[in-house]
Amino acid sequence: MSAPRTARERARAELTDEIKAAARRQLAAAGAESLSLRAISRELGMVSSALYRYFPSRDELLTALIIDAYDALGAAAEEAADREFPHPREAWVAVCAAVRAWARANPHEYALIYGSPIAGYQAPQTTVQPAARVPLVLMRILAQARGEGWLGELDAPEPTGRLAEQVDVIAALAPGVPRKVLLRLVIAWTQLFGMLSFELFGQLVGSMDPADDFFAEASRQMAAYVGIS
Amino acid sequence: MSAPRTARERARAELTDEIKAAARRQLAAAGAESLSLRAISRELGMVSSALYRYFPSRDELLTALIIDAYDALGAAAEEAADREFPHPREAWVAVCAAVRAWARANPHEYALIYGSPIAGYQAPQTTVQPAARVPLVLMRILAQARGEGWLGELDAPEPTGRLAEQVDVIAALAPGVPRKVLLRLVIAWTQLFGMLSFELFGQLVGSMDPADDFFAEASRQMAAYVGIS
DNA sequence: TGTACATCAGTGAACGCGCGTTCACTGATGTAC
DNA sequence: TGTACATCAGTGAACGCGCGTTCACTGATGTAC
Repeated sequence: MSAPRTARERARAELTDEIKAAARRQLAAAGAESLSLRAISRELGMVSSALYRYFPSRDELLTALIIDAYDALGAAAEEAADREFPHPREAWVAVCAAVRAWARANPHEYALIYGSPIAGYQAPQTTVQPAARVPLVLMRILAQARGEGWLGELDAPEPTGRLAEQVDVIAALAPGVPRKVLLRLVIAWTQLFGMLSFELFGQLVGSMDPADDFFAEASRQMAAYVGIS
Repeated sequence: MSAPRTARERARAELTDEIKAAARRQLAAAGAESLSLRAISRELGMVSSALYRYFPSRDELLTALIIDAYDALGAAAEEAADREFPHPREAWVAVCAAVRAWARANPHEYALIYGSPIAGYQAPQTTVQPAARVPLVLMRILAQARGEGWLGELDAPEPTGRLAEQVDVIAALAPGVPRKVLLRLVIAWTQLFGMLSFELFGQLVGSMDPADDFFAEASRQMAAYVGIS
């Protein structure tokens, strides 16, 4: 996206953002499933057909919201990782905390990307790269930990067969990190979002809610689990 | 629910089931958000207002579906746990596999209970007990493992402060199981459903999909993680 | 066993509301000469 | 710098469709005597 040159281009960029902002507000009120172009246009004081100048369909608007959400979450995680830490364990915990903070601040966008699939909507390829930002940050921490000698030996079996092949696909992105560490990284990644989904979707009510202490301790244990010592 | 005595009661019970079955089919086609009483009535060849003899509102129907889903999943987990195993590790892995099998066979019911909250719907207290069945099965395995001497020492910090209090609430249900084991059990519980949500909601596409080997290895590691040795 | 009455299931019309998308159009902004 | 033309944003009406819930009603099933 190049910088807008004309007044028309500037106005277009601004209105595009306003539409997305209104859509995000809608999301909070009614959920992704019932995101309504008409409601958005009403909120912006336009006629509903005008939105078609900006998004060719409801699905395209959804895609834009999904990509924005992944990007915002990814940026939050990267920013946390880019700070200075005395030990990679702290970097790991900080990234987990940043992911959680974003999720709690934007629960409906979280649900949009990590919740139930939207009926009748198929995410296009363009969402794949933004979706990979958080796992890439986690991999970077591991690769750095290894470089600085903080990666201990794991008491875990070496992946074999198809599992080894699947791990190898990832291994290309974190050179030098052992396969069994990478497998545990994937496990920890699902763990992280499993906790968040449970917290945000209400499954922890009655046990670990509020989840601050639980989440903090779990992410510390996760760092140890992936071999950061 | 007592056994139906009159023909009217029998017909009522049957139609109630048929309505729920049609609703489940609807769920698969359109998602919980847009579950439509009119579509259900159309499928059953009734007039839409007739459904109100069976469920006083759409939300009550949703609640019935949610409870049925938790119960079906809970029953699957309990059945797996009730088989004979030479070692509690196998019981643990079998329960995880049973939970996954149910989820994969009923992805839309899974999304109904573990996916995004439904906009405008508040789950009533009656869903709490059915929702607890799976975690209770996991706790029972741990308690049995401890009784049979299969629970090893964990290299993990003792929970303190509010976290300890939260763990203690659970501890009442698994007498004798150490607090740090129970904390890890909760972590493993979120892990289990984190993996399933990622698999079913498409987050593993491009890495661990198909997830059979990944899931099997992860649940084996989980058993060790909670101290079954 | 038969009758009178109460209960309940299902009908059909209506209320008041929502939606995504298309299309011919007006009027403003931008561009090339 | 001024003019002619092309591009684009936004309008308003329309199409064809959906929804949950209420209400007065008919006719069948169940119950008490």
